Amino acid sequence: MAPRSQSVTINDVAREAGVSKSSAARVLAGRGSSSPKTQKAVHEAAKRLGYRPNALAKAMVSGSSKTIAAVLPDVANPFFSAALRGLTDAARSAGFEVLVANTDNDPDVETRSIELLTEKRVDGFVIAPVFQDEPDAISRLVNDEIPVVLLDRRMPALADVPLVSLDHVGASELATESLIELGHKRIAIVTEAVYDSQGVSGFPPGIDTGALRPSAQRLLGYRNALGKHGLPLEHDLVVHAEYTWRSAQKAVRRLIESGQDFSALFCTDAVLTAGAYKAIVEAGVPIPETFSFIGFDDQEWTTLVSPAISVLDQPRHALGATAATRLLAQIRHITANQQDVRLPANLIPRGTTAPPR
Amino acid sequence: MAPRSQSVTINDVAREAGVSKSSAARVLAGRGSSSPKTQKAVHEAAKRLGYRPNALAKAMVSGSSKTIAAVLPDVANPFFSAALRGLTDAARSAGFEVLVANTDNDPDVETRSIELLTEKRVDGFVIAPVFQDEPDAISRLVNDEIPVVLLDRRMPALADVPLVSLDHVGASELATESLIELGHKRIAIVTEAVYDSQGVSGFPPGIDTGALRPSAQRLLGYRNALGKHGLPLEHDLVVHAEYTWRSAQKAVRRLIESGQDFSALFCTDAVLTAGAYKAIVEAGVPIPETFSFIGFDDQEWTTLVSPAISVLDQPRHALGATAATRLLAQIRHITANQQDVRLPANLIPRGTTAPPR
DNA sequence: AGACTTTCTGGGAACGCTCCCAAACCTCGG
DNA sequence: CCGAGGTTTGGGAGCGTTCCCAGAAAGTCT
Repeated sequence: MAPRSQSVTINDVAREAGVSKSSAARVLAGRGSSSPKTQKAVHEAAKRLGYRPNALAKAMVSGSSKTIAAVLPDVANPFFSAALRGLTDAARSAGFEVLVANTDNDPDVETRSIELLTEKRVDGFVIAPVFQDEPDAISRLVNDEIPVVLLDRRMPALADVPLVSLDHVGASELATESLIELGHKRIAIVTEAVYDSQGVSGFPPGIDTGALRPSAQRLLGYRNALGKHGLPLEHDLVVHAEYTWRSAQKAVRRLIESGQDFSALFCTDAVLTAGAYKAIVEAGVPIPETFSFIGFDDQEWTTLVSPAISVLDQPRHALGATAATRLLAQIRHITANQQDVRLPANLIPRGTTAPPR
Repeated sequence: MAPRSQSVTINDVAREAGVSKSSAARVLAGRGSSSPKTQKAVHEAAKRLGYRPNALAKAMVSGSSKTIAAVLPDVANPFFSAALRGLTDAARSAGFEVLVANTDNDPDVETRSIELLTEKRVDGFVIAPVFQDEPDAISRLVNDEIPVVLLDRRMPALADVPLVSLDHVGASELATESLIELGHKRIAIVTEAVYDSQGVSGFPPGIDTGALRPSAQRLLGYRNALGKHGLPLEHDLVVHAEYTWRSAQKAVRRLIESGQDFSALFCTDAVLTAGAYKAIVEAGVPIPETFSFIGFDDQEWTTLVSPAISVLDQPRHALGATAATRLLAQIRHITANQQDVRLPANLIPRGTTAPPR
């Protein structure tokens, strides 16, 4: 009824109800004690005036803005948009709002975003950090005791910041083993990880895998699975590609044309999967007849093509939701266990996997 | 150097610089006048203390939070995630942050989100509204003179709220005409629009197309194009589907099996395109030999399959960016022309369109 | 009925900032 | 060397809340 234009404050409500500001505040906040009469008067006044509390003022005194920040490389990327969705869902159900920022994997943008968001006094951050040696902005956050949860990746310098990510190693093992169990012995892998410099066989036993880039972890899982089954890791079957569609396409085309002997191909990332698939289609080799194929991420198109592609599905929504949940626990000072969380991938066998011929 | 933990305020800076709060505020804000000496002292003190302004307090007195809200059905949907990206890009470059909310096309969730965000005192809203007869929450916003820009869709009750959307009618015309120019005369269309109730031929000449649902507008464009070229609109070629993958798949399967005579198929939405494509693949009919095919939205997978699919590309990023730009203009009181903006679609001919045989 | 609890109420400070305004300080020309 | 006119400065109110605390009102028990 009352389309009061400019903001009506708690003072207006108090006046209208004929009580003091404090009393009005008390009943509106449902805290402290107040007589039934006062409560009624205040509630009615509030409704009559169309009172809407000012969250800014509230945040100002309470010190909590009921807002969390999501700092991601790119919300238009399906992985991050799904994670963001999970994040907002979890945040929302806890009464929090989320502020997003894209970094495009640019350290400066990341730093600037974090600063800006800090000024907005967000209660915490979920960050899928840009890879860099010295993530100062993030360290500063931790230093200032602002809750932070890392999503998907972490670098060595941030060893003690909790991480929520896919169990990259396990995921890769899962896919590789499923292929091995089908009888495959020569399994090729498409990876972004720089194979030469890190040397696949060069992962020391006790290494903190959490600090490796996801791509390296996935490569590691592949190696583990092979090793576990006594299969050799053939360097020629480790296909390196840049993190683009085209690069993967080219690399896989080369692999196919090289006449290498392999009976299965596993892609360690969604982007690489797309490129690899395109190369396969172009080459006109029938799959799974020629070789089996496992893609990464349950992208919509993988079920559209024929045969539908077998994939390793990443629980993207859950990753975001879990990150948010963890962050919220930290915010509530429930000195939550700062343990990392690694969610398992789910293998979805479809039409592109079969025993070798 | 100084990792001062809890917030250092402008008072701390003033004290450290040996000046008054007002002076410090003046130089920090770069407003008013101050002697070079004071400026130097204040800046140094600020740096030494690691001063970070409190945006909340600032917003509180200035009345502007430098934040805009994006209320979208689902950020995990590629269309909206791309639009959100455009939105944040535009906002960011104007010094604004964006708060996101998902509605899942639920009116109650939308209402609640808008209320919550209003309490947070966002400076404006970009909303892709849930379809409903009485979008009260949005009307209230407009009433309270909070800037709002609608994205992608609008309903009759919001006639005077500026809209940024695709030129749905023109897009559809473009696709249909391109098919006609190739020589096609019997063009089928897959649409979510309820054909019977609105009666394709039942769009009155002077109708406010902006208030129609996008699907209806796209259907209208199809009709227009046919009419313009003297082609009849055959009811049997208007294939209705629910807004799901499977529904479209079923509908197109039925169309193909029906033996209907048609030489081209146009899908009016990304989801429908996926379902239709799946039906085509399943049926094993070769395209464009059997019939030409135009999909909606330049989804990644449309270039992955073979032949690559010809599509009508929607400038999703630009839609979001334009919406944000418009909103910001409105926020700055540059009583911007409240005109709607309709961006054109771009036809990308690929391998699935050819002259009929 | 008086003393003592318990419940309820309103005043006022505080959160960190901006902005108004009057006081203090300069700089000059006469 | 004084005052006009300009620049620089600091005090203080105010933004809309919350919260502490002292005092008023109401209830309880000998």
